Parts: sequence; C-alpha cells; structure tokens
Amino acid sequence: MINTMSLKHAILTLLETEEGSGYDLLKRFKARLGFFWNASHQQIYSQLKSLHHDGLIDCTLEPQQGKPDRKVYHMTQAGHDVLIEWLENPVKVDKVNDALLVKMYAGHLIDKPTMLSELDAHKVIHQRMLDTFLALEQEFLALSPQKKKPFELPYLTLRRGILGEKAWLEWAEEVDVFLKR
Amino acid sequence: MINTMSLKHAILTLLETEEGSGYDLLKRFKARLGFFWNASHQQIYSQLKSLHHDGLIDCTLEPQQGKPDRKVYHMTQAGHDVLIEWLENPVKVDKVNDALLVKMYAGHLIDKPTMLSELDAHKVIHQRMLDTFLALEQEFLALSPQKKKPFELPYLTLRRGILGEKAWLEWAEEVDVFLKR
DNA sequence: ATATCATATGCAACTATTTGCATATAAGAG
DNA sequence: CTCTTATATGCAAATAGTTGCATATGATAT
Repeated sequence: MINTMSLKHAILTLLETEEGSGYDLLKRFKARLGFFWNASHQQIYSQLKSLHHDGLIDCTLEPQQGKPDRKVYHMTQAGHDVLIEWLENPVKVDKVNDALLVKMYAGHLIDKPTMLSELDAHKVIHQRMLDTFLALEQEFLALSPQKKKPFELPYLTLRRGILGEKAWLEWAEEVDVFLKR
Repeated sequence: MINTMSLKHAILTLLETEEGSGYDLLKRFKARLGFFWNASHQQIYSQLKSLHHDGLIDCTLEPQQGKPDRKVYHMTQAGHDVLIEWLENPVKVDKVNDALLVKMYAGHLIDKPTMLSELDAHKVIHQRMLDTFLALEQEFLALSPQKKKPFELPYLTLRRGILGEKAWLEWAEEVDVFLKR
C-alpha cells in the first residue's frame, strides 16, 4: 500500500525532534524544509488542530502577556507510531505541475518580450533560492565532523534543493538562448 | 496581479490547437504535457464540465455504436480571450512538495535498507521517465528543420523534463554514495 | 475461454491547498 | 506619528486534486 502524503507527517517529523507552537513550526518549515516543502500558516494551524483532535499530538498553553497564548504542541506515543508507520511504507513519486511550462507550450500565442520578461522574473526567484541554499550549504560544510553528524540527512535534502535549482536555471539559460536567437 | 494556475488553462491550451473529447485530452496530456503536468481523467472531465458551463468551450455529441457518445469540445471566443489574458499575466513559481524528501529528513528514525529500497524504487520510476523523454527528444531531433518549427516550444518544455529528471537521478546517486559509505 | 487493455464517460466523498479576512501587541525605522 | 515587520492565532469559502466506485464494449493476447 502506498501512502498518501500529507502535511501531517511533515509536522510530526518536526515535532518528533522538538516541540513547538504553530508559529514555531511555520518558521521551521521555511528554514529547514523550504527546499522541498511549502506550507502556509493557515494550513499548519489547521493540520495541528486535526492532529490534536486525533490524539497524535498534545498541547500545553503558555500564557503570555499582551499576546495570544502560545499553544505548544508535542508528540504523543500514538503520533510517534503513526509517523514510524508512514516512514516504513512507500510514498508516491512527487508530481510536477508547472504553470510556466504550460505557458511555454502555448508560447506561439503570445509575443516573445512577454515570455522573456516572465522567464526573467522566474529566474530571479530561482536564483535567489539557489543562493539561499548555497549559503546554507557553506554553513554546514564549515562545521567540524562531529557537529556535521546530526545534520547529514537534512544536508542531503538541501542538496536536492541545490541540484533542482541549478537544473532549473540551466534550463532557463537554454530557453533564453533559443528565444533570443 | 498574479494568476492562479488551474488545469483549465492547460485544457484551453490544448483545445486552442485542436478540438477533442475528454478522453482525447487525457491522452494528449500524457503524451505532450506529461513532463510538467499531470491530470487524472476525473479531473479532466470535471474541468471540461465547468469550462462548458462557463461558456469557454462548447460541445458537440458524436454518437457511436456500442460506446457512450463522444463529447467533442472546442474553443469559443470567450475561451480564447480568457486563455490569452491568462498567458499575458504572470503565473506563480511552481512549488515543490516532495514526500520522499520529508522521509529523508526524518531518516534517523528508520533503518538504512528501508530507505535505500524506497530510493531505488523512485530511481526506477525517474529513470523510466528520463528514458521516455530522451526517446521523444530523438524523435524531434530527427525531424527536418521545417518539420521541427511547430514543435520548437514543446521541445523546450521537453528539455525541462529531461534536465529535471537528470538532476533528480544525479541527486539520488549522491544519496546512494552517502548511505552506502 | 479468459484476461487484460483501450475506448469512453462520469459521480461522490474526501483530502489538500489557496485566498481573503480577522485580531492584537511590541519593536524599530523613517 | 505612522508604517512596517515580527509575534501569535485562527475561521470561512473556494479551488484543486485524489480515491473509489460505476458502466459498457471491442480488440488483442495467452
């Protein structure tokens, strides 16, 4: 049986190592899983609610002055079990649905400058992501061997981000050359 | 304003060049947009229904003996206008949500053989996709310059598929080397 | 004979994600 | 003094996509 992926398992993975509030998790997503997973705060809060309802995580309130209470979530045994089960069963190959490519496919219907300027805008964004990833890589590589240990697997996921962005930019270069012929 | 992508515009793009039934479109998706867009038959049929309801496409029935009537859809002027407007406005950068990477990130919780065998399964699938894409590329490259012309933009989208799959497999190789150290 | 595949369409229920709104404070920049 | 950013949470509506079911026939393979 092939598992459906859901944000829930990504959240459980993060909570497995360290408890946190919805807001914490949002930041951790951006900082640590950003190269292969994106989630909005609305999604995170609603999935936390659902995980809590199902008893996979529990929750303690930390009152704060002036701000809403911080709801700190942590793993339960049930949550741990569900995560392990998910990890042991195959996941689906991720699918690509890229609107820019649809546009390129229909490129005969628009003029080149429009196409080129949109391509440029995407290039800027991808280049920025690549730069971020490369900076993170430098941070990792600067660590001593012992300090590297716990970050080796996350580093592999970072490599995916780097290779993916490089491939994207390489493709954009080909397109540029073609369109500017 | 940034456009939301939807399957609808991909369908309109296909219908712009050539009319077709839901089943035709399904096949065309697999054959022509498969390297960057995936859609199930249920999705296609329901989007066609909705496009028809909105007057962006119209529909003629082709009775067939023994089989259900073929519903052949074609573009309307309204559909054409909507497509052009979509093409002229920016689309969002596509987002990556890859469950295998979540798993890798949580790799300390499972054993290496499990991880490696799942990675292998994904490698097989990606290699198969790459092979398909490379075969399509050969077909294109074998065409005479005049015959290449109408397929130049689709070819660029195919290149995206090729570069993307190559990058994926390159990454998998890195992971393999790391895990088998 | 039997099985599978290709043709051809679709509903219903569920899960996933986006978009827009809403609230409330503190800190820092201009 | 006002604006923006960060902290901190969430609802509601809409759109997008998946999974399971349902029907019906012709052709090809074993």
